[in-house]
Amino acid sequence: MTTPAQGLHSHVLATLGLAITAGEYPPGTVLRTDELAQRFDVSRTVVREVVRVLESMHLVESRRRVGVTVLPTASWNVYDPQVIRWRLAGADRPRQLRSLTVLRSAVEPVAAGLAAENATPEQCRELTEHALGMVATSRGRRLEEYLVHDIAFHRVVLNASGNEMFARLGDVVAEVLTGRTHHHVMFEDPDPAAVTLHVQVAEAVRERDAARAEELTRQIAVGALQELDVLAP
Amino acid sequence: MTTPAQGLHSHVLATLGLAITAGEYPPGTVLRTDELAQRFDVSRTVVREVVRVLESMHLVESRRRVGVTVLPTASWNVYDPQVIRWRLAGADRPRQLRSLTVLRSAVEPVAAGLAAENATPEQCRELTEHALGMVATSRGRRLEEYLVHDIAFHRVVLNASGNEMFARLGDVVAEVLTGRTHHHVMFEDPDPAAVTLHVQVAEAVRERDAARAEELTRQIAVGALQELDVLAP
DNA sequence: GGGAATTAAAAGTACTACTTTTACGTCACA
DNA sequence: TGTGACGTAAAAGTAGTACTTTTAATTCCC
Repeated sequence: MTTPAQGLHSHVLATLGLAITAGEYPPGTVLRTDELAQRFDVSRTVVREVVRVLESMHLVESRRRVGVTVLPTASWNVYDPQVIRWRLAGADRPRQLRSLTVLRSAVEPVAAGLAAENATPEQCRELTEHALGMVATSRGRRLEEYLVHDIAFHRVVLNASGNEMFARLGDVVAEVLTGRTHHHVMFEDPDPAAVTLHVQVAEAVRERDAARAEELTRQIAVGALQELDVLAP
Repeated sequence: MTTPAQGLHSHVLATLGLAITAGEYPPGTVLRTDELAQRFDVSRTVVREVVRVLESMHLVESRRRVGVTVLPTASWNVYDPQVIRWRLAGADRPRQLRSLTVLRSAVEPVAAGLAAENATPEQCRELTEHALGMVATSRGRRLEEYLVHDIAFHRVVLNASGNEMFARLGDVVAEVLTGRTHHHVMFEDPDPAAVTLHVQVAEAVRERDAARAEELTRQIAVGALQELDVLAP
């Protein structure tokens, strides 16, 4: 139904995970493993493995004599890329997009500052390359190409920061940018001001100007937030 | 050996997860499920469930005809609280503590700013209470009590920010503070300057002064980073 | 009416048999 | 000698069954 998937496990996991994160089962809902096995037409073995994974994401809790209980949103591992993807695919994408964008606005400026201090020449080169790529594709309905450069740019910044936790947010940023592009304004061209800012960040990093890189990235973030305010409830 | 644990699954998971995050199995190491079953003296069923969870954390990858391969650090879900706990318990605690503290320094100031805008009266009260608690326990070898207030304080700030992603970092902050306290300087009293700053943050939030709350929290973060620089390689 | 004993429901565990994928080695052919 | 088709076996994946353990809920006794 949702994903063909190779392997029963993946299929059941994707379906259940999506359903839970979409709020189809309100917190407190109790599922039984045999029931699930029957519903998905797989063995209890498969269901149990899926439940264990869901449990490790704190989406559900499994207790003897009770069953598998759906947990409230507050306990979910919302940093799990899988969970993020499910939620962005589901109903509360707007809320999720906003939370993540605020997170970005906190993290990316600091990451850019560190990148200015730690970026390798190679990373500087990549940064410039992608910034120019953004310029080149910022007009004429080339949003898909633009998106690729945008994602790559931010990923390089996060990696260049030298901080592992920042680096691992690359996937999150990618999901946010992709979701944003594929959701609203696919037809319009990106904000020219933002494009310029990216070029300037690349410059600042190349010139090892941490304060400037941080400030410019902060401006990008503010812009993204404002854009979201305009286009979302 | 590590945890008695209730349930074979938890035990095997804890042992294996800890071993992998500790680097006992270099990336590329291949484990076989039957072998693991034998080693832990449990059924393959249990091992498979554990592997599935480990796989969802991107610590390992399971492929047919090959086995269970340990993945490089770069692909681990480093935001998974479980993974964080394992890593903090292991060998590279210093590195980990630094990464997490940098993350905090990026996130918490922004969270504090938002908290000043969104905190409920109840949350303001709690904030003040814990800040005063920190003051009260900041002298006379009462580090354990101090820690409780410190953790609670930061948790309230993160929750009060109203941002879900920030809120979920409460556990991470708790782990960092706990690790920090239980590692170095158990015997010394906390930095008085930091204590004062916490009181002031509570004040700023209560007075809805977002800019001040943000700035003060930034100072706390800077202090924490400096402290780490002094006490760690 | 409250607390102890009983029951049964559901997850947890084990084991066994079978299927599916796929790395690797073999062999034929160019 | 190199290259591609092919076969084989190793390991994970799946299924099903039987049994154990925990524990919520009911019953029953005082």
